[in-house]
Amino acid sequence: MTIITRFAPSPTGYLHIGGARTALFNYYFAKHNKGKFLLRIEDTDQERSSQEAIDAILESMKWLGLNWDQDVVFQSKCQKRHTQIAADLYKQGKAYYCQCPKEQLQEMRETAMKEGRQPGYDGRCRDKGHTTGALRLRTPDEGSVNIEDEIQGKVTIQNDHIDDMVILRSDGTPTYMLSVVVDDHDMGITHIVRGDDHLTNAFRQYHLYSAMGWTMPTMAHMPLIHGQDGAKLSKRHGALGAETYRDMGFLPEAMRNYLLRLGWGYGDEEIISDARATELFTLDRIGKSPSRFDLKKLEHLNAHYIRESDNDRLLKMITPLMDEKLGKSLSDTQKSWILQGMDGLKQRAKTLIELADNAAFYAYDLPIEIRDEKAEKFADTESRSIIKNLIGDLENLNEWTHDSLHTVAKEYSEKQDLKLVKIAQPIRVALTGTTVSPGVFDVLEIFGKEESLKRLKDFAR
RNA sequence: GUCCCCUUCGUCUAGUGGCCUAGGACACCGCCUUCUCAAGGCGGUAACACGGGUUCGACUCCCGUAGGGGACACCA
Repeated sequence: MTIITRFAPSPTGYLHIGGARTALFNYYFAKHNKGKFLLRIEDTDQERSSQEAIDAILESMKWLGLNWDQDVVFQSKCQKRHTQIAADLYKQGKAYYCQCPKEQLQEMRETAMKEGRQPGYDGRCRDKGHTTGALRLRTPDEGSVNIEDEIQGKVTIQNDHIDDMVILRSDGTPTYMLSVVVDDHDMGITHIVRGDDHLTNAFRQYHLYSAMGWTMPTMAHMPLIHGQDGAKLSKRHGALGAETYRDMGFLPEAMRNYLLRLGWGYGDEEIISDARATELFTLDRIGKSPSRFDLKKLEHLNAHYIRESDNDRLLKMITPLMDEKLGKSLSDTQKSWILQGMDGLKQRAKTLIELADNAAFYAYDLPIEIRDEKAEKFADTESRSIIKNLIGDLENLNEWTHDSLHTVAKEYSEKQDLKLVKIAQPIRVALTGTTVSPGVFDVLEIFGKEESLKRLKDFAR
């Protein structure tokens, strides 16, 4: 049997981090089983759905590399089928119309709660024979439902805790409960992997499956991601959109690795490639307790993937960031400096933003602005005179390489009985305007004799 | 309130009755390396919520307690 999973977001906003993880788990699970991963947009609520949200979700999915199989299914386009199913259920007497007004339903819930009962509809319209109103599914009052959940294990709920749910609103439109079940069935979904906030829905949906005579897909309800306060992460509760992380300078592969490890583990493995994840991902390794989002760990992973990343790719990614930051376009020379310096830059950045910031000095114009107080300390008269004295030696240098430059500085320091720092730091400040950068001799070599002396002379004057 | 679920270092987790004096990773601290900052190497602080069972033996199984979370719409 081909395993088919789906991710089914409702387009009421961006793709938040919890949704992204759900999609990722579905994706890896499908890939692991050489199955299919489908995408369905649950846009039945026309009021709350928007094209912008759909676009944002699709874009985030693509950015994360969560490539779905086949065409996107739009739930709104399946409405006819949903109402047809509802009509069949009504004809078979498995559903009935209810005309209770909203206030009355509200009252029912409140009194039930007050009396310590499970709140819900009491089924009073079951045999009234209405032919209009909201269509409700007749569910059994006795017995219980068992679900063998791949993550939660065996979960049982008594049927008297499940009320007759509405499957068709009084305006004739299908509800989510109906639509998911029909669509999942029609799409041939074999495994539903979703947040455990849907766990109780599974039981209600079970009754729909059985009313239709369909077999329910295998269920897997994964624990949610919590915020720092321990409460469910949601759009209005600290969950950021995937594109926010992109804008913060995170790499999609870092994102995937981090999200994968949030709630899933395989021994001591931390750095897990896509191929490895596909090879290893099984549902039984998903933990049962909720986890919290930890930005520090994401940053650590991101730094790792930046270091592993190809220099050309990194340059391409930071170029627009730098153009914006500097208010000008990078010249070809500057790009080539940055590219040559990338090995030194990329091991010092946790995000692409940092990488762009750290690379900026390659594109500075003269005079180099002293950026901070620490740098000021190495821009005093003593430092400037050291540089002035050094310039002579450098001008006579034929071979402009890291090693030869290092030698010149070292010999000078020994001659003057100075620590190398006393020379290296002023050079760094002259070149970059700060006290933090990749190795100065590397930077000197990359700039070449001409640019280096230009910056040093300007500093020493 | 009712039902369901959860509980190992601050965080993510390994652990499926003896391998656990509880392992790894992030964060934190120290040392080494060193032209700065990183990276890297070495080391350190730090956890089985609690109480009962079961068992020769429990982080692992059972039952309670406490704490946390989720769900209870003509939203999805």
